[in-house]
Amino acid sequence: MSTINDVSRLAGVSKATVSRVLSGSRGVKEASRQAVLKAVEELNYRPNVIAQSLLSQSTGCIGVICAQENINQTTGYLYALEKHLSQHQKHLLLRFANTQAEVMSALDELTCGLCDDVLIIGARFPLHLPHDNVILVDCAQTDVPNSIQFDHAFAAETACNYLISQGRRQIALIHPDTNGSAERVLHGYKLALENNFLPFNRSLVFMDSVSSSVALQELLNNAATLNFNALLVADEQEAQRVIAQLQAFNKSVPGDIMVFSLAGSLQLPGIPAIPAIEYSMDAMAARIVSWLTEKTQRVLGASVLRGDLITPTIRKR
Amino acid sequence: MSTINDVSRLAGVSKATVSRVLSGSRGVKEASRQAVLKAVEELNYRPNVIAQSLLSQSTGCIGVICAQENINQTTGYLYALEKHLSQHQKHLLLRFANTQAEVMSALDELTCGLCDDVLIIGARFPLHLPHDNVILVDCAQTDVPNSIQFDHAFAAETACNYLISQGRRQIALIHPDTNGSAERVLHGYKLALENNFLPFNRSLVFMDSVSSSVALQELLNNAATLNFNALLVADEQEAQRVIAQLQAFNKSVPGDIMVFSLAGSLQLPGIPAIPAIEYSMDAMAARIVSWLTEKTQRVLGASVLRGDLITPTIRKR
DNA sequence: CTGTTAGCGCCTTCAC
DNA sequence: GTGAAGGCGCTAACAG
Repeated sequence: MSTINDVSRLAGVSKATVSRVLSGSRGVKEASRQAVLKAVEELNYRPNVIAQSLLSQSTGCIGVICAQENINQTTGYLYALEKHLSQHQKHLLLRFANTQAEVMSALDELTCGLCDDVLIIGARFPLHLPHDNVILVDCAQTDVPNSIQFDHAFAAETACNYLISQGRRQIALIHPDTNGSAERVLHGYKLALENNFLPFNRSLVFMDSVSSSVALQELLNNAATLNFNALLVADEQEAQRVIAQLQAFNKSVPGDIMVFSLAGSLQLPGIPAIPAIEYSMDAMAARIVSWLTEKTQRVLGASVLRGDLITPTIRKR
Repeated sequence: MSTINDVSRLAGVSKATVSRVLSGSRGVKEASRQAVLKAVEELNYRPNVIAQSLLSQSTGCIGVICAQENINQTTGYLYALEKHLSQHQKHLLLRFANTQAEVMSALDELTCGLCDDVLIIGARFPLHLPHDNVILVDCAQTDVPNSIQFDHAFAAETACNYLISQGRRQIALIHPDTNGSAERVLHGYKLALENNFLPFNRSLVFMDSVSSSVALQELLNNAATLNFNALLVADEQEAQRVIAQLQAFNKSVPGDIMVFSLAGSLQLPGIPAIPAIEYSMDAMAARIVSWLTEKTQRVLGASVLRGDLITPTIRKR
């Protein structure tokens, strides 16, 4: 790869002039400008970004540490993030990490000058963060200067209101507390019931069961007395599992039981479309990138992102 | 962030000694070694990798440009790649690109000193590659020094042999030519039929239909005369679509028709498990990383990766 | 064993 | 307008 020295030599000017032409390029005689451009072309010269980084003390690289359990969900994050980042001349450096130790070591490796900032996505464990240029997205920890959380209470409330509007007043809820979000979900659930003057039935709620399939089993075993006709689950994966289980018991979806996913909808052939809350990855990415570019106006507490209600009739796009 | 100068000053030694302690650390008096280590600890000093990169002319960054149509497939690639790369102290810089122009511009941005090498994954269009440190994975173009292709002929042959062994002798094939791989698939298909002394029936093969759902429709319309009892499709997504379509026509899977995916198996609740060819992302990543680390022994033509036969009885793990 | 020097490629003063 | 010099943080070669 040719350097600025090669160009300056070939063009018969000094390095400074070459630099001037390629950056601000104001106050350079047209003749030497042309000479530089010609030499650049000839040598196929492109400034070394590493040398520029050393000088500017910033690389334009954003580290993204994915700590999510459900790997398939990361694709959405990554695609949206990369799209927004590259629009701002920033690069996305990807790491996967499954444990706290892995996250910390990844963080160490990325913050030695390589990355200007780091995002941690979906960590379900507490993190001790010495750095101030770390942003947490959908993580269990919320008491951090920069973090984005999904508004789980709002999602649950919206879900219940929708289900009730569809004539479903016996709403079961299965939501293992992977995230620390269960409490918020329950809050939204109760709030919606209250606002609709519906009683809260403890036996319809399963938040700490080891397996959600066992929870559904319990619901089905007591179906006669419980008489539930809607089921709130944590995400699309759960929804799919649950639908299969319901169908195995000859319960039709949504005829007998309407299944609602609190995160991500289900749009697969051969599986009934279900209502769901969907979080716009695009909105999230936009917010993050704006934090990254305008460092000043970061939030102090957690920033909250609300999801959209998607119903089988209101199809996406 | 503190620099090597801060450390040398605090430790009362020269920069060189600090550097020596932190790298080779041989031939340093124990006393000064301790002093350096103490200063490093105190200042929480870590060498700036960018400065090191400038000197060594390598960043340890590998650019990965994903040009796949099916975004969901990329997760597998990325996870396996990142795992292997980070084991070798290499970083994965991610870009998505949908068109030839986007790939080229991404390539430009990454090869200005930022990335040591670049991988392009799943590009379905021809690429003009001036760089010699670019590796193509599962791309349409094969006439490039470094590329990995999946052995589609082998996959189709294996698939047919398996289906025949299961008593399915009327094997339909739906495989739109997205990849330039259709020809190879057909070759493997024919080969297996030949070796099993079965006739080749042209009307069972659909490789250029606009929509594969139309192709299946044709097959179903002529089911009475064609009498097909197995169906080869390109990937798991297709398989899922096709299964739904078959079930809508009251064809049972695999009872009436055994569906086989030529790339990626289907392991979802509520959907019948099907036989498939699966490519080990891990094996692929390992091969790529070995190319990256031992630059000498690169292949000249395309390197070919064969997939594993996964059947519903031989479950993964 | 250790300090000094030079230079990786670039940009930014500061003189001319 | 333009060139020379200095320095970003680090390591390697060369002296001591």
